[in-house]
Amino acid sequence: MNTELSTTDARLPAYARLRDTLAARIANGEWTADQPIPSEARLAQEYSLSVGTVRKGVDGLVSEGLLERRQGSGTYVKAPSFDATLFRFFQWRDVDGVQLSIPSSKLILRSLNKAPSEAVAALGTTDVIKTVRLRSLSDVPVLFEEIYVPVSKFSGFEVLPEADMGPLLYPLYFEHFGVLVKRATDELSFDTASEVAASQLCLKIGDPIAVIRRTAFDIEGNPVEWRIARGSAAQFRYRTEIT
Amino acid sequence: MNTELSTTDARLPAYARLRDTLAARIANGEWTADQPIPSEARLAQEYSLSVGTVRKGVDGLVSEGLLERRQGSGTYVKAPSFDATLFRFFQWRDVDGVQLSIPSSKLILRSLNKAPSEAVAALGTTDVIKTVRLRSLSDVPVLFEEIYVPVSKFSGFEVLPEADMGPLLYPLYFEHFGVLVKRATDELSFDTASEVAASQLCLKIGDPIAVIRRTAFDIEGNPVEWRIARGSAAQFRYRTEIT
DNA sequence: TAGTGGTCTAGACCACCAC
DNA sequence: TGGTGGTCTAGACCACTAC
Repeated sequence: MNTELSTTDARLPAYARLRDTLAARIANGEWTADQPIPSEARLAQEYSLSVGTVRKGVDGLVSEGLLERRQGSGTYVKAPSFDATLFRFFQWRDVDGVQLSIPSSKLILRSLNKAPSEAVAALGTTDVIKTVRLRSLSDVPVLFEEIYVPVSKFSGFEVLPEADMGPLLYPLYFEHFGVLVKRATDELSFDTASEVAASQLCLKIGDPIAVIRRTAFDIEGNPVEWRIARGSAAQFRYRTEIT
Repeated sequence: MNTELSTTDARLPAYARLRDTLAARIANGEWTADQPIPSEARLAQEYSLSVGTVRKGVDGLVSEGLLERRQGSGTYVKAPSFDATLFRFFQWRDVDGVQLSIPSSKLILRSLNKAPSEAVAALGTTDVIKTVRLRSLSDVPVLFEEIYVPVSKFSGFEVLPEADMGPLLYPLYFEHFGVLVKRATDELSFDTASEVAASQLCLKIGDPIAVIRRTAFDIEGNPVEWRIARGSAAQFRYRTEIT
């Protein structure tokens, strides 16, 4: 058994090194979702720390959402909450604000590609894999997406069987490439439909459309995805929480 | 000196009662912004707690953004970050994404009023004060706002001298009514300009406009403001962070 | 009942800041 | 140099969970 506080910068306090060590063990799949990690007392013994220090380290991962405490039972690896706001891209609502289901997805294109300038600016590389999809609710196309991910982090994504791709990409990023999307920036604006967008979305050229540009970041703050999505402005609702 | 852990539910753990007690003392203005609160050792003595428990209580207020630690110096009451995302309503950017300044504000109407149905749904009362303003950048009108606040929390707001009202309302809510806006929900959609909106924003009737509906909540989670704002969709940019 | 996390104590030493 | 927050220890007792 490895009882060392590892690789991370030795100048960091013990609780931070424990936190990073545990994060690595989680990332390595040592404990899978809904499995308890060793008890705090056990970890304290393993790493020769006091329970208080272990608690502080675990606290960090709990507040990051990687772990979940259950009193009297244990501390569990949390299944990434891909159903949270972040992972919905945005929530389609009907005009009364009722939450609708996650749109289904139809893959239109996926290939190695040169990134457009905006994607280069966001990702810092021109070597990307481009994905184009059309998302629909009840067979009505609502959202036309172009998605760019860097080849360096997503090698092989372009040949991943289509069957493995559900409507949500972020769980897939995590399961296949170990990339955990932690944060994103959305920018909304307004435009009129180009010929391509109009034909995909069953609109007329020049119809008003909403445009969402998103840059997604992993847990270390590196950009891992840039996407631009377009939908008819008419039924568009974007909801966000500010704190 | 009051050395009691106060009013709050005695079943709560000590650190939570200390946290609430300190929050109350801050709200009472006992320590103003950029003033240090007593040291952790002093608080431990005052309330007959150990330093560790005091730290945990203070931690809560730090993570809520009410306090700020400065190592070697003390723990300070943080001036509410009214320049943060929340307090900008939304950020106007030019087409290159450059951050522009806070729009100036022209008051059009302010009066006791019956709330429209959407505001009632958000605020839970029909007794409100309605404010209508037009916000401009470089004398160009960009945003037409209707704002509703409950009379119960904002008694006298309708007669507050106009000179006291800057472009940002949330600092004013805090200074005059003790209401600290902590969280908000924005919902964006697109529409076309009505006659009123068009005339205020120098648009033509039917021009595309962006609509933002916001509900703001105080620190206890009570809704304290509902507003609806409209601006030309053409230059519209809304940026948000998702975590 | 045994084991877990939740709370709390009473210290210790360190890094940093202001005087 | 004295006081502050930052880290860490080695315990204690409690509430809760699972068996």
